[in-house]
Amino acid sequence: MAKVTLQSIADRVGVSRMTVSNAFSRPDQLSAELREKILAAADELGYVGPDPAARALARGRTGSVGLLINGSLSEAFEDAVSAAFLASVSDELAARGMALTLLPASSDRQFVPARDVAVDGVLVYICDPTAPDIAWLERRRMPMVVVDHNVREGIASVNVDDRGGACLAAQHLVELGHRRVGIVTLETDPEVLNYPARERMLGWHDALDAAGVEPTVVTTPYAPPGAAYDAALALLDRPERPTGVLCFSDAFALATVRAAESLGLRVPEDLSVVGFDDSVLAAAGRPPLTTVHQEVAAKGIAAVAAITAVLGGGSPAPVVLPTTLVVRESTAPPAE
Amino acid sequence: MAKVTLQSIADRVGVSRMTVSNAFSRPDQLSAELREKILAAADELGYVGPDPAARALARGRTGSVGLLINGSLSEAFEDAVSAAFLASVSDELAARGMALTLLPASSDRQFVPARDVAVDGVLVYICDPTAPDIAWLERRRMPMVVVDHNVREGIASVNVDDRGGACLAAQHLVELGHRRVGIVTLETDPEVLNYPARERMLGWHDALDAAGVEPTVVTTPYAPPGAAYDAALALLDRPERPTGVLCFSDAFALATVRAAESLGLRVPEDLSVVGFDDSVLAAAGRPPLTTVHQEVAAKGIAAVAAITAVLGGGSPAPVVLPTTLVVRESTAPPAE
DNA sequence: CAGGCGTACTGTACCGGTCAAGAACCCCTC
DNA sequence: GAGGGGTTCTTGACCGGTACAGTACGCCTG
Repeated sequence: MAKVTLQSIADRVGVSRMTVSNAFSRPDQLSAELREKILAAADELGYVGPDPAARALARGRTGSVGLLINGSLSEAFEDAVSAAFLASVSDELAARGMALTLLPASSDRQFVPARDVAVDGVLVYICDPTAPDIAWLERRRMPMVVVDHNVREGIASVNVDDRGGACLAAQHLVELGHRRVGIVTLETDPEVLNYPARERMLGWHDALDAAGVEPTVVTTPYAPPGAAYDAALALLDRPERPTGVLCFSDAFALATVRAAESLGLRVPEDLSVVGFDDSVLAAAGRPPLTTVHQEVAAKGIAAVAAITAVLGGGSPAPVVLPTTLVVRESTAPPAE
Repeated sequence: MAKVTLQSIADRVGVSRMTVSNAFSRPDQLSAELREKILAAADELGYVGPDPAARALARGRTGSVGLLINGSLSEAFEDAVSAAFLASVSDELAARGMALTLLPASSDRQFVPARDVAVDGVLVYICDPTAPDIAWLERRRMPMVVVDHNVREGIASVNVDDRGGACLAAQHLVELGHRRVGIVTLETDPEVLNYPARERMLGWHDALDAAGVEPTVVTTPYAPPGAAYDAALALLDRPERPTGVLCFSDAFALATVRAAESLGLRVPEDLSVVGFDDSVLAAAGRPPLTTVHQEVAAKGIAAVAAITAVLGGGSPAPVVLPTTLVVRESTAPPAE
């Protein structure tokens, strides 16, 4: 059975190919009865609908948006916050009639998703800003929106008020009376800058500096799963240990809680711990974490709105979503 | 600046368009020096590489694989197990030079991802087998592989030994001496059949029937987050409560543990709870869960291998991955 | 030195649609 | 009854590549 195309239907019905195309794509361009007839013939021939690839070429758009993430996707999916973001993005895109294509950062030279995959626009999510993939996107003049990422002139962006939120978290510890404060965060390698990590660090310092508190900082690269635990252990397993710890994420915070427990410290009696993100982990953890809430779903929706605007030729203003402090049971005044 | 195509480069260098195409796609078809010259000219003109959409049409394949999931994507991403599966799939695809496109089940009639998005093949993941989207895929004669899904003649499949694993779990409770056993699982609506739910139910019964134990079953539709908790509460908050509970997933098991705690029951002293999946939740939970381990990453890799085989014209044999029981601290002999 | 063969490049025909402009026709209006 | 304006359908070009069957030519072989 030969492939069914617009032409075969046109021949069958005795109209032009264009009319058949219109029957599918622009119903208002032909009479209702002819359209019925065409659709019936199409159905009979087993036609499925206009071929997406051909349509993409002819129309100049594919109907799907890419999402560029660096590192293996596993990390992104296994992190509750980015998973929630992806979910929000994909739901919102679906609602607007677009699909989501995941573009892993290129590993070899052969296949570079950012260069070789057909998409209409791209969301750049917490990517190493120096990644070659971003350069490819720019060469393609690909419409893009950066999310949780350095803001650059002329590129639409969606961010969260990381700095403000971190400041609230640090202020909270200060107000509880903590003076010896530790920080467990991501490495802020100036080369491979993680934007949220930098912003949060700035925010913590905003509040701590104002209070004259000099924090002890331990960092870890994100990759190894137990890394945050080890870092926290190193921070806590010393004589002059902090009484309060600010963490990069809820996952980091829970690792810190576990590290504290392994040293026989109780949270929050002996140690206060503050997370970030207010992911599902935070409320479900033991103890429930005091953390900085961000609207991940809203971030996804905003990102889709922004890329839609860019695709429509606009240049939407940068979006910065608010953060709020959620006080639960992992913080208390220091013991002494 | 006009768009740069193969033709403009061909004109510039003074060769045919086909030769330029070969320079990019089949380097062995022309001399090295001419290729160099062409690539240099392309670079100079700001050419990015063959247009993915055009290439997809001409070659008849797009280089990306779709993944069909029902319900909003949010559920999939927020569930640790499916998130890990997605991660594994996308990593493995990337390694083979393909991208992953997410195809949400269609909500309206206008836009049906399974019909309208260009992909080479599709992984069907825990979908309602009656979903219209699957029918669309079949009409398109789309190469497909079903995962965690009813096996059908002639369609490649990747599954986990849900039944065997569930049997092990039930056997474990029986061997510990439990005779009053509860089950907290998904609704097994015969219409919208969740394949793993049905298989696991069969597996539990395999062991319980053999031991002459008649379980008390409570079910919940997946959607509402607290549903499993409520169901577990209903199961436990009665005089003749079970001493052991078999759960559909680790998430269900943790909900059951929380429900038990809210009734003042200790796990495992007063109640044994067995999960399923051995997701990150299981080991991290309090108490660490006895559960049935499945190799989610292997499942993703197997799924990609299968779809690759199907795309290559083969019809790979059904894959069934093993499950094993992992005994942790949420199970013990019954109190009496 | 004719015949055969491998290499390097070209020509033409698609792939399966959509766009934009035009033609045929009908209804109305002045 | 000529002219204006709407529908409805058709025509031809084009989207930007790739497949495949040549053609031209140098070199080896007998």
